[in-house]
Amino acid sequence: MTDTHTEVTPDEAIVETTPGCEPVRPVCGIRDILDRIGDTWSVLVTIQLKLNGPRRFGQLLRSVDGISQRMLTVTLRRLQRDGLITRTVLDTSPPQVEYSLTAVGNSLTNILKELVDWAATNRADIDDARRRWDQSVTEH
Amino acid sequence: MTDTHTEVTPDEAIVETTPGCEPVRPVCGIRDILDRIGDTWSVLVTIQLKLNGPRRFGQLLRSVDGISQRMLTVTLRRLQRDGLITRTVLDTSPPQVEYSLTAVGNSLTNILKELVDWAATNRADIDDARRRWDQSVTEH
DNA sequence: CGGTATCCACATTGATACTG
DNA sequence: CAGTATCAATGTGGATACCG
Repeated sequence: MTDTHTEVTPDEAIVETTPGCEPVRPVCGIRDILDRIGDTWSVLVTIQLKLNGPRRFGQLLRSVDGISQRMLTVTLRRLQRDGLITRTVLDTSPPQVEYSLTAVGNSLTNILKELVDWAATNRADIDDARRRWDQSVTEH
Repeated sequence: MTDTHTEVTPDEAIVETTPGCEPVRPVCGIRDILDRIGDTWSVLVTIQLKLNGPRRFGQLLRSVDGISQRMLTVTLRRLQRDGLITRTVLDTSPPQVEYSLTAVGNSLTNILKELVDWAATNRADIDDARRRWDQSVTEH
């Protein structure tokens, strides 16, 4: 046994035991949650809601720089589907729609905050590393 | 001022002030770091390296379930480019290649661990929410 | 105001085959 | 063993136009 390594599916390695998680199934399900973090706009929209509290569609459209109307809709639907935000139609005229974080959604924002802070802290190092890499590649 | 909201670019909202960050530039640069978290394999490969220490190409290929040879190569190059991992050619025959986390890479894994734990903790809730959503949609 | 619908360009990924 | 090259499929996001 010279070559010891955890020969398991990723998720079993990550969380000690995952009940009902078939080892056969590739990636085993954590990815589809990580995907929500990974897509272009979810994190930015979520953090807007954390920082500013409940927000209307148009407000989000203005405050999330660069997002299109379509992608805001798509992003909000995905977050809503996952139960991370709620959608409330206000009884105004014309009707307005307000989005808020759920408890689950809010619990995620704490980690996202760390992640964003990490990115801010290390962005100089990372940019340097990328420059060095790209340099050594173009020379090659 | 009845409609108060932070009318700023996302990154300015996230980290109080981002020196040298043009508000004009969409998303302003944190996204390209978040992208590394968001792609399909980076997190899983990184966590393998955290859990098992330095690892060879073939070992990673076996322990990251479902990854192809090509995508492992691509993922490792990206992580290397960002300075999150190092690549060491061992003086063996045939030559072997070992990948390890850098200090920066390791600092990221702590947050990733939280994220993965969060996903594991909330996966039931999220799956339920998704089922309810999909149900109410198909009924529509 | 808060969306949908359609179309399209581009990036990401996977399968397969080949290599030093 | 540790890759690279090529190609095809799929997904993601943006532009635009229209709607209740």
